[in-house]
Amino acid sequence: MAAHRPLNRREMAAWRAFLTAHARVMRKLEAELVTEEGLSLAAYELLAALSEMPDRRARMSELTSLVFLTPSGVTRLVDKLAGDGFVRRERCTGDARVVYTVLTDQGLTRLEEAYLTHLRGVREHVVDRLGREELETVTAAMNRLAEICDTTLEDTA
Amino acid sequence: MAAHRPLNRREMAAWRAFLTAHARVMRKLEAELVTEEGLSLAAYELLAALSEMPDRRARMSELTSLVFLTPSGVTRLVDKLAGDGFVRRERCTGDARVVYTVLTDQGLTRLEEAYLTHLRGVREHVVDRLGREELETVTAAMNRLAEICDTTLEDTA
DNA sequence: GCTAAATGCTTGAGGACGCAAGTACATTCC
DNA sequence: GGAATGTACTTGCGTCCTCAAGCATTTAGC
Repeated sequence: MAAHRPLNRREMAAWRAFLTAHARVMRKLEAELVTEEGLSLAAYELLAALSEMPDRRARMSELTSLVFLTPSGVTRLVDKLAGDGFVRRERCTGDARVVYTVLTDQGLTRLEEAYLTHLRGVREHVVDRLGREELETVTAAMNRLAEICDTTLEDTA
Repeated sequence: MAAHRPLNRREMAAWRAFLTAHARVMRKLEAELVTEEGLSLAAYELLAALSEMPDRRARMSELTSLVFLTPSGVTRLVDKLAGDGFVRRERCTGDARVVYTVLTDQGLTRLEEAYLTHLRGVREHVVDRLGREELETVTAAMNRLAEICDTTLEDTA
């Protein structure tokens, strides 16, 4: 299945559409969230991830897989959010290497304020633009891309 | 159509899948291109865009819409690529404000070398993972997202 | 034709992020 | 039980990118 065959028109269109859609949607959502709520998308995602964890807490390594950052990125983002009082670090009693990040009440409030803005953005720019069938197909396709890149990463890394 | 209704499971799955797929695919492609060819994805995209323009040249403002960067990002990327000799600036005789960026022979060679790596990556991690039907549906969906965010941008900006 | 506004690009300043190296702790294996 | 290895996070450094402001040039309005 000649892996070197150039992309045909259809394939090229799909690839470009994927890139363009992501770039535009993310820029828009980020801009809205920053101007209306003073929160970056990454910060929002991190707070949201914490809010759904038991005890509103998670280890750094857990956050790494939920937010789309490397470990060092998570460390710095948590630094920043801790400085804002939205999050607090706690050492793990069992294993002194691990650090828990806990969502503070202030952080939860902040998240709740930002939630509506973000929800509206995601609905308006993404979810509500897709029909039921499309939603299913896109989800299946995207999940396949994510899975495969995941396993391939292990090979290379 | 209550814009404030929380995302249901299906909608949330689609949104997360989109984010995850993009993050993983891009990281993988970028890593492959950088380690195997010493070229960032942005640099590749810019060279590729130029190679398809008449006379292998384009104005900065044209590049801005093709690559996914702001004007200042394009200026800096072109600076870098010009330093590497892959690209050359030329002033426009008609309008002294505009600057053309021209792909040099060296740049074309570099692009041709990187092409196979990039093509293989896009096939392996994206295009060849999707069936014909999926490809069509995804393209349609992504184009709709891109269009809409485009028009909405004008409203806000 | 001269000022005012618009256009096209660049620059300065600052922030975000990744990689690779570093630190601290835990576990494994003689 | 002590060295070697592994794990969890952090830090130093460099890169890239954006926003806002700045130039230079062109176009519009009068």
